[in-house]
Order: sequence, then C-alpha cells, then structure tokens
Amino acid sequence: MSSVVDDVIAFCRMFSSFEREEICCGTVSAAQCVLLQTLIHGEWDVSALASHTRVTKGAMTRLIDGLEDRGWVARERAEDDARRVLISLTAAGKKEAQRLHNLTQKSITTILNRIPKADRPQVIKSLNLLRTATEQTRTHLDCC
Amino acid sequence: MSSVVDDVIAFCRMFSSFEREEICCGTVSAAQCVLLQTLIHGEWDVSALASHTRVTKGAMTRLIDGLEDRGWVARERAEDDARRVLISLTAAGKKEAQRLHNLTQKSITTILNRIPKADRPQVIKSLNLLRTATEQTRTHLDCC
DNA sequence: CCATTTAGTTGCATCATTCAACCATTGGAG
DNA sequence: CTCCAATGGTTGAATGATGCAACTAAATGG
Repeated sequence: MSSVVDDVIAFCRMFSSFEREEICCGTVSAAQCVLLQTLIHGEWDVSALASHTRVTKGAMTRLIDGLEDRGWVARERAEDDARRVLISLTAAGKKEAQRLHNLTQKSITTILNRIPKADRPQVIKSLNLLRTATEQTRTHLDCC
Repeated sequence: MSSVVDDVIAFCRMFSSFEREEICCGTVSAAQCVLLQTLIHGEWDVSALASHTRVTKGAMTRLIDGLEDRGWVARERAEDDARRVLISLTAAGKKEAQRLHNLTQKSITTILNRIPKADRPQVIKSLNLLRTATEQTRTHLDCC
C-alpha cells in the first residue's frame, strides 16, 4: 500500500538526492545547478531569479557571486533601469550549464528506462501536467 | 516547448518549496517533516533513517535530537543489539506526524485538482511508477 | 581474550539561508 | 524642479543544516 502522498515525497526526495550527489556533485551546489540551468533560457534580473528559485534576494546575490567567481555568469546593468542587474551565462557558463543539463537528462532517462515502455508516454505527460498544475498553484509567497 | 527534464526540475523544486513554506513551516525543518512522516510506518534505527533520508549518521542524530527535544520521538536501545537505537513516535509525535501528513496531502490534492479530472488516475499511477523506478535506481550511495 | 567491525554521538568547519540595514536609482506628488 | 517613497540589489550578522573525523560502546570473530 502506498499513497500518492508518499509517492510524491519519495520521488522528490530521491530526485533531490540525485541532484545533490550525482549531478552538481563537486562543482556547484544544488541551488547553483538549478540556477545555471535556468539561465540557459535567457537572461534574468536578480529579483526574478530569486522569486523563481524561491529564495530571498540576498541569497540569490550570493548564489550569483559564486557562479560569477567561477566565470560562469556575468552581471550587467539594465539599460532602461540602472537598478536592475541582468544575469547571463558566459561562454564557459553555457558549457557548464549544458553539461549539468545533460547529466540531469541522463539521470532522468535512467529512471524512465526502469518504467515499462508502454507507460512512459503517460509518465512524461503526467510530469508536464504536474509541473503546470504546481506552477499555477504556486504564485503567492505568503507563509505561516 | 518544455522538456521532461525541465518538468521534473520544476515540479520537484516547487514541491520542495511547498514543504518548506507551507507544510513544516514554523514548527520543524523540511528534513524533520519528512522524518516524522517516515516514522508513521514504524520504528527505525538511526542508520536506516540516515541512509533512507540520505544524510550522514551525524546529521540524523541531530535531526532526531531536535524531534526528541520537542517530545515527538523517543529513543530506545534495541533488545537484541545494545548498539542500535530505535526511534519511534511518541503519542504527541504521532499527532504531529499526522498533522503534517494531512497538510502534505492537502497540498498535493490542491495540485491534483488543477489537473483535468480525466488525467488524474494516470498522473497518480505515474507518480507511483516514478517512485518505484527511482528507488530501484537509487540504492548505491557512491558519489563523485 | 584481544582485534576488528559496527552503531551512534559529538566537536569542528563549512556553507546556505534569512533578516535587517543600507545604498543607488526611479518615479510620482507637490 | 525637488523631495520622498518605492524598488532593486548588496552586505553584515546570526542561525541552522550538513559533512567529516575522532571518539565511545557494543558485538563479532579468530
């Protein structure tokens, strides 16, 4: 007997440990790993990254500091608003982000390959539905 | 365009933030929250909890310390092996674990309710498949 | 009976994170 | 135009979670 609650908890915990132990392992923290992969899709300002990653602006500043020290991201003042700081991947950063993305993909492929072939399309579709549903549910940040 | 990799990352990150911000919020850390819910199913020794949660024994000792301070878990020496320490929920712990479980369930239900009714059975089944596949993949702890 | 292994705890160092204070910039009201 | 509130970002201090290594106690095996 396993409830859907237990399944979600177990799967998410397992995937997080994948990220921690096998994907970003050694080079970056899990948060930085996600951050690099986020930036593949284009440049963001610090606040947008913070709310997307669900950490404070201060924490995001330091995550970015770490990636900047490694030469993987660059800061640039926005032209229209000199307060905003746009973060983008450097050439090296693109490479690293892609490497991490490939590792992530490999992990996920490994998992999917353990699922009966006939079920895979539905699983993939379900993950997309879950992502969409979760993001819709999760706009507000109020807590406690 | 969204790849399954992005979907998994997004869903797991969102669910983690749910746990952090809405479920264990205030009373316990996310790790302690999962730990309490794990113990609903029975008593474990420290090493088993550590490897299940994928932290070191030292970290697990401290997670348990925190829950013990709150009176939610109890330590007991195993009869057959005086080195092992069995962790179980107290009465208050059972209550808190159930409360957290209900909150988790509520969050997940909220997410599921945003998915078209027709798709839900497949999503639930998919989560179970994913959990099983991930746990099969994830027995070794070697890293780097 | 001693040496080795195993289970758990603890001290230390590290890192991520939050909170609050702070600076710079923007935009609006008078 | 000027001042003031709001916004975007950074920084310092404190907290908390974690890993590693050293340690104690108990079991196991020659």
